[in-house]
Amino acid sequence: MQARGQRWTEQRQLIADVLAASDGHATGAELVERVRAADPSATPSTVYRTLDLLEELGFATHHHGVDGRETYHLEEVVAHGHVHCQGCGAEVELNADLAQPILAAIERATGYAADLDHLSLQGRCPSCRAAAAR
Amino acid sequence: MQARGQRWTEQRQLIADVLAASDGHATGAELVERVRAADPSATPSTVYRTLDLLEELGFATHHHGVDGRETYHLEEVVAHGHVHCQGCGAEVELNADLAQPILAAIERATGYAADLDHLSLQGRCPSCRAAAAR
DNA sequence: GAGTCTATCGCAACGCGTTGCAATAAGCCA
DNA sequence: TGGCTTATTGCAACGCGTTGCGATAGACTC
Repeated sequence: MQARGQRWTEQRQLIADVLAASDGHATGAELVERVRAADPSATPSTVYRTLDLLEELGFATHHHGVDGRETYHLEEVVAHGHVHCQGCGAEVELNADLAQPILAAIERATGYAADLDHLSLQGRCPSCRAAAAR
Repeated sequence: MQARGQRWTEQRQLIADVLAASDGHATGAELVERVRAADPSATPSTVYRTLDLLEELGFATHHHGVDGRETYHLEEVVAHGHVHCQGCGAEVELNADLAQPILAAIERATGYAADLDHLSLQGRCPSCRAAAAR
């Protein structure tokens, strides 16, 4: 598997385990903290480099949240986007079915095949819209 | 205008001027650099705080680019989104006309009224898609 | 103009993420 | 097992952006 020059080390195993254990989403800082809890000798640079590697190998993905911070998750998790409410901070996930018409609209408008994993929208949720209308 | 507690200072004028002069987009760091070129006594914290204020007052907006860095622009610029190609790095803008069907699809799928200014998509442009298909 | 209130500024420190470089250790071959 | 190559690690420093705090200075009242 890593017979393409890469080496599999204990630290990488640990980082992959931590990522697997934090099902759903985790920010880079959270992952660093958890990895360091399990192995205090690990450093942030190692964690981030390993996350990049995992992403390169297709085992993980990351996207940027509303505040620009990074969020990582395992690739096994179904690809999905996020919609964040600027009013109340609520965040809903967008699965492939829901997102499909959106992606289709993007392709019609731009010709681009948008990446669902990097789809991170902001707007106002229905209840905040109703509150604003009043 | 700022008779609501706020004060209008030379520095703020300068920062607004710099933002106006950098028509289109500018990252936070770029703006800081330009402001400091005009007034070396200005500090990053002041620049960022002023940008926040300008945004609060509705004169500017910012969104997070592909790499999580911030990009600011004047509100006068027509609201628009961005689509970034993960293959070649090309970036196209999405004006209100093009984006309208996308926003409509988002609303149908989620009930959210998405904010065009914060619409930052990633995907593959037509030519990269064609290259990948080969 | 003097005095008071408080918004703004500069400074210093922090947090997250990235990068360069030297030291370490994994994998490979004999 | 011993020796070699080089991927990986730890460390230190940096860049961008944010925050807290004391000092400054704008605006308002008298």
